[in-house]
Amino acid sequence: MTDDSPETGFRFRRQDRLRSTQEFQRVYDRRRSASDAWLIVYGCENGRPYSRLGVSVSRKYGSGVRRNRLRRLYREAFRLMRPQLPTGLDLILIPRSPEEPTLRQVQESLVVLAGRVARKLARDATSP
RNA sequence: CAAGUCGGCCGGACGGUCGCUGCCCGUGGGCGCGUCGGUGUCAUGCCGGCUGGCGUCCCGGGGAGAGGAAAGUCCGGGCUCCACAGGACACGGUGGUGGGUAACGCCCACCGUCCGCGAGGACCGGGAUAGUGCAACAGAAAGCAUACCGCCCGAAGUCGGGUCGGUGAGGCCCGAUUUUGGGUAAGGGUGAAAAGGUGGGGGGACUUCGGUCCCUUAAUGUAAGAGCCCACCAGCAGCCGGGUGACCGGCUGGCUCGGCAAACCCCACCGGGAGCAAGGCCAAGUAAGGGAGGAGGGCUGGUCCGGCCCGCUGUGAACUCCCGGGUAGGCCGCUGGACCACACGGGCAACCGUGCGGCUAGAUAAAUGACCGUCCCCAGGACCGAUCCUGGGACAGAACCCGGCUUACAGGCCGACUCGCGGA
RNA sequence: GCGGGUGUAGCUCAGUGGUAGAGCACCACGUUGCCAACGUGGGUGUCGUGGGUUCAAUCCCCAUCACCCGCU
Repeated sequence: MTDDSPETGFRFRRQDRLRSTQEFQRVYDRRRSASDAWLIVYGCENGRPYSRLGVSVSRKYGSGVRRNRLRRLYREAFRLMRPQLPTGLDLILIPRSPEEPTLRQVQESLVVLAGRVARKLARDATSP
């Protein structure tokens, strides 16, 4: 099986994304999140040796082009920041404001917020 | 040169690094499966062949990858399914004429009305009798062109004045007013609109001031005053001519009330319904249940007829509703088409025909991207200028596919034409 | 993809081819030493936007914008 092999390098393929309602619902039901001015990040352990990404951008953040732009920024930030992110998590990114951030801002926010979510999850594991 | 009208086109360019999704290629690799042969074991196996089998993932290489509106979903089709789709009503849509087209509410040409000095632009059926209805306020009247006010003539009454008479009764005249009969052809401030509009209807003599006669003119009447008369324009009807047609032109004639159907409606034509979540296949998996209604039920949305399908005296079916339970994975449809470019021919044009060449996205928590550099364009600043610095580069993202319409849009390019000014 | 609805005063809503209303809120005055309550008076308006039909449009027609809802 090569599907579960941890990806090295800056790849971002289809199996690295959350793709079904059940997967999204599992992350939301875990109820662990962190946020700043740009992003809301939900997280949940996925039992795999790598992390996966889900993106949720609703219509209130603008037209189709604007929402596509946000999704692409999030995917690009996840792709480039993967070595600095915790592994074995499913992450969902939700925009916090309809303003369009720069790629650099998303990268910094993602690393900080993902680390915060990982610590919350670890605390749950040690003292349930 | 300046102002403007119409039509068409583009919608950042190049390079580098890191990525995403299909497609094609490979004696590349992993896993799973089929089949044939060989071999081995008690058994699971192992090796090789099958265009180097099939599927899937990875690796390497090649090539492709958002729009003119992909948008709004306002129309029209293709395609797919439905128990063939027939008729009547209802409902909805369209509306100058002739073409184009698969079709259209679209496009082209022409007709008419209105706007513009002009190039050009905007709009659209009929109801000069099929019917019903509406028109606030104002106004005499807004369907009876008739009534009303007013004006004129007459009659009667009342009052006042004058006069005759005897300062009487009463009569006559004048004026005001009321009622009434008749005439009416000035006028009635209004209003969006009141039986179309504009202009004209001469001169002389006599006169008892009513008129008579003469001349002239296209052209006068009443007791009085006129849309009465005449001319032209508009409109209408008839005839003639032109045009496939909408319609246009000419001649003649009578003087000839409307507005709104984007109010109901009438007329002609069109419309079966649903939509790729259509529809088909595979895999997985729960229940094969409970309750209520039920002799009829269903076939796109309405009614009726016709047609078709299921069921029909039952342990209670078809079907409808409610409760309970399960799945929401994969494949096909899925991109090659009323397609695009060029040339020639036909047509005023929309468009059509022929030839040659080309292949141009197929995603599905949904790809088509991110960053950097150089150049281009715009704005601001420094500067005489070359140049430099800063900021910005629109509207917007395919979801079965086409033809249109509408709406949004930084900046730019091309062509044709019109008006004005200047010069030769 | 298909279908439906709404937009009127600061707010919640009426309305109809003829110069647009109700309640609450608001403002001014009166009352009070002051406030509230009360009384009197008053408007609050490009009827979402732009065209068209009509003598006249919030109403009818077309386009457009924003919002809401339903089915699959």
